[in-house]
Amino acid sequence: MEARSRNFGFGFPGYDGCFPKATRSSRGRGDHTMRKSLEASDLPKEMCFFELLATVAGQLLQEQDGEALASRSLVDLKAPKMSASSVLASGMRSCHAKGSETAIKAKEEEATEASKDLRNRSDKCYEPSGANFCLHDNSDPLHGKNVDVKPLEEPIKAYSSRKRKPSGSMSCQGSAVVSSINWHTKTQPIAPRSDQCTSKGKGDCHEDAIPGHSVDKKETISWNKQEGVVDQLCIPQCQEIDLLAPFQDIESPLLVSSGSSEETPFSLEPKSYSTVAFENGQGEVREEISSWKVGDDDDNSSESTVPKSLLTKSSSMSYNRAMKARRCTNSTVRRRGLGVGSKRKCHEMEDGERSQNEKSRSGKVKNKMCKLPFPKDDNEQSHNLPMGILVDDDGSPIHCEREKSSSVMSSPITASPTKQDDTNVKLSIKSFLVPELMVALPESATVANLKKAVMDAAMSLLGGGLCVRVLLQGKKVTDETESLLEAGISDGGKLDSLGFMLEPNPFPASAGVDDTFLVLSHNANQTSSRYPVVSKGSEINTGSYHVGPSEGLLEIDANSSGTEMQSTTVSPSKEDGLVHESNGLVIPGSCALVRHSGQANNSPNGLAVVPFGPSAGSIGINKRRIRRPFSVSEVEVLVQAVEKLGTGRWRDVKLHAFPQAKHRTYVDLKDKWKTLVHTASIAPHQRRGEPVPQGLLDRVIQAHSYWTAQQAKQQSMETKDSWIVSLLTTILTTVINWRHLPGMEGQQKQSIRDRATSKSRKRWETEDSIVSAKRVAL
DNA sequence: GTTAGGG
DNA sequence: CCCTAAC
Repeated sequence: MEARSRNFGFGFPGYDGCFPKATRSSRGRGDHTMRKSLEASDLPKEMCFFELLATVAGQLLQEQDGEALASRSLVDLKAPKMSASSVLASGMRSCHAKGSETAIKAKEEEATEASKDLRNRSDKCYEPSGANFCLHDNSDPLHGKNVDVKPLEEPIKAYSSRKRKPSGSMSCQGSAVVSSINWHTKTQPIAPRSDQCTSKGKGDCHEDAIPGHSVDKKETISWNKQEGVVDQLCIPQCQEIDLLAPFQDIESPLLVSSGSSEETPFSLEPKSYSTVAFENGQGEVREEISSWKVGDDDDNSSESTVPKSLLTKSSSMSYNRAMKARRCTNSTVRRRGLGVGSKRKCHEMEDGERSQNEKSRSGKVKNKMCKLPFPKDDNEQSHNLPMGILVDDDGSPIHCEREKSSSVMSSPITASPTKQDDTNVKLSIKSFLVPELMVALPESATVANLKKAVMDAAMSLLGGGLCVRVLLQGKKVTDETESLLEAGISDGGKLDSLGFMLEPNPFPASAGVDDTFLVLSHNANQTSSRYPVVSKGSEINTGSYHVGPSEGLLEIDANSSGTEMQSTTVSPSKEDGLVHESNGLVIPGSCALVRHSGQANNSPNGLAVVPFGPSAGSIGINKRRIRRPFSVSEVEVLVQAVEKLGTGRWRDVKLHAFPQAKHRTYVDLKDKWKTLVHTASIAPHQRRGEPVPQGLLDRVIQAHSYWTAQQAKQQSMETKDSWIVSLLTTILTTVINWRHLPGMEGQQKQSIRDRATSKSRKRWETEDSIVSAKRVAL
């Protein structure tokens, strides 16, 4: 509560003369005190005197409540103070103040039209609150068709596509269709996805027994009509996800055959693993797709080894370095595949955040998010893997030029503005890393053994099912109903801070896969017969296994926890010739212990796909959110909401004004209001950032003053309430004590009673005068 | 989970 | 925008 301001002003636009309900503090403590007082009044009934007091007290309290209720009843949030179009127009004026008059006019007309049309739109936010302001998403509400401020005199009926929780934002302005890449195992289909991943398009990816641990099995992964490329078992050096729409009904399987029939545990012939081909529905190899595989010349051939495909170059290098170091020092060596690179990258991102923003703003392409009304039907039999789709407004797919750079650790995700449209978010994923793996094997083991061990570890991981986690600025994006734009995954956002993390599927056999995860492969039943992954904190595998009959132990630490960002790194410590593992596994000290780590020490579980995060090369460290300055239109909406709801009800403000803007939390709104108040109080030349129209700032001042006054008033009332309660309690307590005072003369009792009464009355009167004085002051 | 406030 | 205390 900002009690500092005593500059009380009234009569700002939108102010309806009352505040809707008590502040949190009053709702909480006040009521609590009240309850206490009422409880305290639970006294012997034979005390007529007390009953009288209690009755009076009750009446007093009721009177108070009645006042409050009457006051609250005056609040009519549903009565629009400003029509949507007027809000829009006003916002536009401020937003496009520098634009031409005609442009403004056109926008206004468009907005008016749009507001008229609001109820007929199925992709608009359903706002049940009745507030007459609403910012649906983070798109500028004043931009064209994205009419975000709308009248809500009555709830806009949600259409079928909106039959989901209001938080889901599926607004799609264009006819864009998001296709998805569908994966499932033939033997064990992936549970139908229940989120936006499903689409009407049927694209099935058949995976004939992804070689979880069994290298003998042939793996056939297919997906349909994907434009993206998953290089080599989804661990590409350079992978670009492009999203195509609309769905076609052809199957364009990506074939990844693992044709190895090797039986020898430690002899891995990589060639036998990766046979990747893209086919269309007719079985023809799609040249187009292979042509996408630029930048991974070294790895995209069918001769690429699986380990190589599973480990990025850097991780492989670190792996090798680790081995090397191990030989030299005979100690555990940890390598972080992404350490330096990601660190540098992160710094670049931090430093370049603004420039990036500016770049994209000035940039040629302004993206507009298209989100598809994916059926949430769990019965949808296509197990879709949404990879996102880039489409034009007309739904035609966008083809982007593949970057020719083959730099492994270059910016893993790049925005590739290729078309003059406002629709698409184009991502290029350049590398994945496998999760942190730990392999322990005897020094006598051969390199082939090591390769095999790593292979099995990776396969075990894959066998358990992998999920894709989307990270933004190091933070997991958990709400999959968020649009890319809302999530900040747009050209306007920080695409270079976007990351993908593979992590073991926490629900490998579950039918209802967590919406948060995208299952890349799913053959949970395919447990390793020999070398399951030791996966800490994971439900996938928890055992440790011997490698071979007499080869010592192979331990693979997938370092995987389905959800925790916290590292579950098992740091094997050698003591007395033994390596104690946290699971209780004891590894003979003679084992060479190689820790393969694609991450920094406190890396999240699973594997980082993209190096990002500012420090330590860890994606888990950079938890700071992207700075997304409020636009003038957002400020407008915020101001209006606060005018209506007041300060101190930020959750309501959020729900009413920014229901769909996931990136605007009520804390953000509160902070923004704070800065707005501050901004309004300083000289214009001291202000920074996008200038807020003075008119808005004036409203901020007015609203702030008013609500501050209201809160002070409310507090006074509460204080008075508390004094009433205190008075009654004192009186009643005194009475009780008085009645039970043994051997006291009636005159003495009367004296005590008189004193108590007069004392209480004095306190009451004193407090009353204070309240009155405050009221006058207000 | 919300709110308020400092940083 | 983050963090924390208080509720």
